[in-house]
Amino acid sequence: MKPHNTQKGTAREHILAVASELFYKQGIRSVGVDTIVAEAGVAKMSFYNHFKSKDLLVEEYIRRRDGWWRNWLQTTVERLATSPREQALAIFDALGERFNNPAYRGCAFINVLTELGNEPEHPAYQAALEHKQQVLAYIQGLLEAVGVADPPHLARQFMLLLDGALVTAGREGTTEAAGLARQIATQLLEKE
Amino acid sequence: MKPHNTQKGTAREHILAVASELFYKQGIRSVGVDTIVAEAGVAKMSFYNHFKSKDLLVEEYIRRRDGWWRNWLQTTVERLATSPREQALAIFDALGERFNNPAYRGCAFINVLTELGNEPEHPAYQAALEHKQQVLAYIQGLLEAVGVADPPHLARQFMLLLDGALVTAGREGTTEAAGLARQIATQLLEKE
DNA sequence: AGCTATATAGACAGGTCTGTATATTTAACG
DNA sequence: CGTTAAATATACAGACCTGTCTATATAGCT
Repeated sequence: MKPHNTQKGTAREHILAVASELFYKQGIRSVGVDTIVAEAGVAKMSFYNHFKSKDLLVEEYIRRRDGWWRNWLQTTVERLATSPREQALAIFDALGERFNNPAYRGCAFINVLTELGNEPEHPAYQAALEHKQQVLAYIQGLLEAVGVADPPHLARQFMLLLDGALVTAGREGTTEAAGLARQIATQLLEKE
Repeated sequence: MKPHNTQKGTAREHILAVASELFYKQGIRSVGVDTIVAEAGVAKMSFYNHFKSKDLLVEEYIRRRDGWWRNWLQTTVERLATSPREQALAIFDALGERFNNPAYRGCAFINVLTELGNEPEHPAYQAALEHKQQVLAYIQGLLEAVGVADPPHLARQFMLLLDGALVTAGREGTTEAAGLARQIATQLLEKE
């Protein structure tokens, strides 16, 4: 939409940013290349000059969002809490902040896994799976710092709470799911 | 595929059954009318003679599955347990049986809500929302029979566990998520 | 047997999608 | 100023989609 800079790589970033917003808001199958180029204010050939195909653009959308999301989570957790135990619970406080955004439309990674459920060979499908693995690893690290008895097991339980909260919040459009999950997680930690 | 009976309504049921299987397996957007009629072994005009549009077929797919799913859940819960407390936990044992099916491809209702995320006015979208409300009401009824302090609140927590387990199992293709959720639910009930 | 309702195959209209081709204009730079 | 590289608008190919139309065939029923 904005006249993009002519600096090297700026147009590409602009297209990626516009596409990412559309993909998250409307779903990757509902957004066509024509819509992306129109919204980005570039010619179609410019798009295909920067991206080999729409599938690879979607993959990059997911990989970028993975990096952004996990960085956001870690940063927010460290901002909200200091002790390991409080940090583990702060995961759900972070979610609460996220759900507060009226533009929240569910978990982009779960959404892509669902939309691409019939083509798991799609590069974005694999990228989304890897994202969930990375988040699990991060949570497990937090729980190891807490010193719980079985970090891998509890991490999987936390991950289930996280996915449940993401889906619930996407459906209800409210922030309540974060509080529900946080209460449950608190009880799991108290049990230790 | 099978030559359908000529009894009144049988062809319609056959088409609906074939379409439902395809919709669940591949997603509603990936399955076109041509594929449905080819797989069902009927002519395209026969399809449109029985269904006004694909959108309404999808709605019926969801409403039928809602009825089937909740009946399955209630039946299975009553088969697995008798006391209210055990029945509430048996929800997750039932899930375990479901996840055992290699054809499990995630929660059909969550999948449709995601696939239709950009057109919430779609009749199937509303039907899927109503399904989740009905399941919540059923769980709340079970917890009221248990006699917990705050049935609506605990029911929402159980629902979050259920959705989390459905999503996790769909992603991992294993049955473990049911056990994880069940353990958490057990702790929530012990707390009472 | 003959009438009627329905099922059939297949073409087709009008729209969408991804990706490519072409021909023109713009911008950078020596 | 003049050359070169990149962005532009536009058209198009080929595939797919939903829904309609037509003309033929089949089945049940009296």
